Amino acid sequence: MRRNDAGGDVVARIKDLILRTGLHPGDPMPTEARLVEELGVARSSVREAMRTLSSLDIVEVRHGHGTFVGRMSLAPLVDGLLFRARLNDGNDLRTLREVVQARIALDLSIGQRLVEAWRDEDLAPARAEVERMRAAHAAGRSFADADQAFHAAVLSKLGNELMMQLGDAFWQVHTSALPLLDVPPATDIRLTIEAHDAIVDALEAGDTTAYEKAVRAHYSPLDRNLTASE
Amino acid sequence: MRRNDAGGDVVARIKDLILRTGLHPGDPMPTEARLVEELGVARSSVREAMRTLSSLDIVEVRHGHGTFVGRMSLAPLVDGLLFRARLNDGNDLRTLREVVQARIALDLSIGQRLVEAWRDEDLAPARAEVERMRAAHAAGRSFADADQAFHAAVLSKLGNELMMQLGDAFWQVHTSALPLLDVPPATDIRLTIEAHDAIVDALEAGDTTAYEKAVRAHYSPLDRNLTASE
DNA sequence: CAAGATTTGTTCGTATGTATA
DNA sequence: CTATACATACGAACAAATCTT
Repeated sequence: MRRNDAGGDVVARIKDLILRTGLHPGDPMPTEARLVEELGVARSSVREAMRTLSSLDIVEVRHGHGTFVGRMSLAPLVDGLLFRARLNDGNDLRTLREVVQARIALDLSIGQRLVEAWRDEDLAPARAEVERMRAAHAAGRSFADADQAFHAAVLSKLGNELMMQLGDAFWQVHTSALPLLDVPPATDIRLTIEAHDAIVDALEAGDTTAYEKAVRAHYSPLDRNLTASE
Repeated sequence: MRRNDAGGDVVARIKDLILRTGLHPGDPMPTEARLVEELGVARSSVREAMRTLSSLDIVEVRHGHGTFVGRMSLAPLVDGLLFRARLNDGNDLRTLREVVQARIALDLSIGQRLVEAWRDEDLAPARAEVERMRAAHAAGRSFADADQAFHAAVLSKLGNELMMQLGDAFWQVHTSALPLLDVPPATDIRLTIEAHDAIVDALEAGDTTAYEKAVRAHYSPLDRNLTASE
């Protein structure tokens, strides 16, 4: 008797194959045809399994080229949270509020480590991103790119890949969900940009307390708006 | 001209359909046949799209019964992190270490709020889980269930669904990945159980400093082992 | 630039397993 | 037990993208 356990079996077997053959992110996977041979299942089943693995970013599929071991990013988390945020009907900003609170918690929780990690290190890259933000705002353009790069740069010194990806994931959900909802109008942008300056200043001075204060200032306008509409 | 954008299009259209028709978690989705009609694509395409949504826990499929709107849990995050941990070959405990550090950061970051949230609230449920841990350990059984329930109970008062799910997700990765790797032997279990008691004590006393100390004690044996093998 | 080979993407038809009434 | 509705699996054919010769 064949047991095709709801297809989840094929997913597990392909995962095992990746581990067993010692593949790393970026390496080419066997072709669909080869997997059909080796696993003894139909191509449709292999395709559905690959689809699952692809949506988890465990593999990356390139049409007409091939399939490769993925980077296992937190893209699925972003997808799920974004959809959750959109599912909250009308004025229910619960998911967005929770994501922002998570961002705050994350930034505050690493204050100590961050100050130590940046001691005697060059903060010029982070400072440069603040300048990019200022320039973009002055030119009337969006400064989302620079904002994202700034936070990534600050977190990079932690040496914790997961935390960095978490921070970026929350950033993505935050900035993507904000325009989709009936959210209060943006507050004074200059205050936001100055908050970024304050964060760099605090790290440069090695002052944990100042860092926490700057982080709270960075989020305070939005945080107030979100909790107010509770 | 037809646009079959790598099938990701179908996923987006099904997502939109959920939002447009105002479906909520648990509600039944249209059948595959109906989706084939409405979207004008083949059954296989619908199936692959549903497979993607299923692995993201946006829909839930029950064989022979139907598909329903899912609960959008963080299961995909757990899957991805677990695979990342298994992919680190040999003695590389990087992912596990990063997950544990994320747990610590999360627990520490909410100390203040947690103390306030538990003020004048009944901590008996959390205390009961500690007793279940103690009983299970005395009987030589695993106390994983009680441990998981304990941390969930503590976080529940936060009123932040996302943080609670994040904590649980990290817990799952932590406890599932630990046995898979060549990890140092378990330290004295009684100390771990006592750390849980100390957390409840701190919350009962409304003492943030004691809470942080208890959290560090809770993780310190493992944290030391993981960073030592760096 | 052109032709062909390789690989993934889409579709159809059919048969089978599973839960519900 | 039967009938119905539904999801699961398979295989074959053709379309589209990419790379190589």
